[in-house]
Amino acid sequence: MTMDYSGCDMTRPIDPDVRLLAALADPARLEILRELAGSSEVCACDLTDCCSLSQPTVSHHLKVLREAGAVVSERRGTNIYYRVSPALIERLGVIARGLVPGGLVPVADLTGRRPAVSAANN
Amino acid sequence: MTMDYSGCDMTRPIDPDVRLLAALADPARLEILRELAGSSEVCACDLTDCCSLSQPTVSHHLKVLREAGAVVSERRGTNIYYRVSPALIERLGVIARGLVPGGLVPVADLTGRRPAVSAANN
DNA sequence: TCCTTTCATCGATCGCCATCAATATAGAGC
DNA sequence: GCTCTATATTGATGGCGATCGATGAAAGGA
Repeated sequence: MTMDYSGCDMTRPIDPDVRLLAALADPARLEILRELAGSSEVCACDLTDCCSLSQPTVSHHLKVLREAGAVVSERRGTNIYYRVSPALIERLGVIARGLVPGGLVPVADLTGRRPAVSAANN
Repeated sequence: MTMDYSGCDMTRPIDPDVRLLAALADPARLEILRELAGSSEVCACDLTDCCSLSQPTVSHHLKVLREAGAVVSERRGTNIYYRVSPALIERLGVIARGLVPGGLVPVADLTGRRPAVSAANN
């Protein structure tokens, strides 16, 4: 694997959470991800016309998503099939839980159910 | 309020999800948010020395977080107190659920429990 | 009214990133 | 070997954003 760190700050080693969020924080990449979520597997060739972007640009975005751990890829013949990473949702959940106010707090929020919140601190 | 759209693409009106993710996708802002989550309310003056950044820079980051809907602020006297937006966690949950592979799928993933997944499509 | 404190805005700089056309690489088939 | 298709990489460009110092604006106290 041997990550490429050229042109990297090196003063701090790049928070993986920030890297993941940055990977999602682009309209093209978020659209690609949603396309991937729509059908469990999508060929890269079908993603090329997804955001009206050139093939190299889509390839670049896929690389960013892959290196951030947001998608996984598998080559079959000439084609490469992309899938949403099985770990993605859980990682987002961990990040979100880390932002729940009041230090450590139940968790149920993420499901939409309210945990009768926050008679906690102040 | 009258948002400032100068220097904005205007070809597409900025996906709020992308805007929120972009707000979180910065080491300083994520650290600020986690600081805010730690105690239910933090004065801006206490955030200045949080990331070893200048006061104008922190102020800028707080503005980005505010306009993305990630934090809310309240002025009391000379001080301005920031809190994690009550809607933040739910919005992240909605975004995450939209990325669950297999179209629409239970939801429980976000809590950490596995939903006995995906005898779904292919 | 001044002064001080707290925060926001301005203006400038610099680096990174999204994008593309062109080119390279990889695999399948002949 | 060659050729075609599918992806990746290269190199260049343009724009946006993170950062800072300096300045402005708001609130409270003398």
